[in-house]
Amino acid sequence: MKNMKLKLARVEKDLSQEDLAKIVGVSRQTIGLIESGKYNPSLSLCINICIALSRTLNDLFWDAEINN
Amino acid sequence: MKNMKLKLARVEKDLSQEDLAKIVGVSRQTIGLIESGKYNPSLSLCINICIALSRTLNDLFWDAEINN
DNA sequence: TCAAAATGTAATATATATGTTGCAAAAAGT
DNA sequence: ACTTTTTGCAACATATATATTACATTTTGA
Repeated sequence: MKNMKLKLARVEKDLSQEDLAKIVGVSRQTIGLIESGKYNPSLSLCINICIALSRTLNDLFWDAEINN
Repeated sequence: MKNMKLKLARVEKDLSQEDLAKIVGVSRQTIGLIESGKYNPSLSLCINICIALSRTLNDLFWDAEINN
């Protein structure tokens, strides 16, 4: 399933996928695939994305409705 | 760095590494390596561990002091 | 409209998470 | 002390996250 929270947080910061990719040190494709829900990213990448977007893991990668 | 929060949450539930591994569907070694900080687990595995231990991603895998 | 930027997608290559097996060491229970 | 359970660790195999390159499509701005 797509990660809309990530996409929204990125757009709120006015960053393109490529901008965010450079900040966190991965390729643009990796960001795109995470947003479209086709990748299962590593924890450290999730954390780096959260820091770049000033969010927490729960904000971007935890779905309370699904998980509880 | 070791993940003490994970280890404590597991012990609080009275689960061995092997117990938790079976619940989340990975090997015992994988759980041990995550607890000892030698692995960078996938997001989906982190989520499965959280569900098994009744915690959230922030509870077990987010360090506010380091990340903020 | 047109051009530029942003995003989607695909093929191939590489790094690393994870599995499997086995054995040693440590911890816990009796 | 002894046994059992738990944990650590190592070597090798496999699956998959991620990189790279390239091109197509969509979106945005002038």
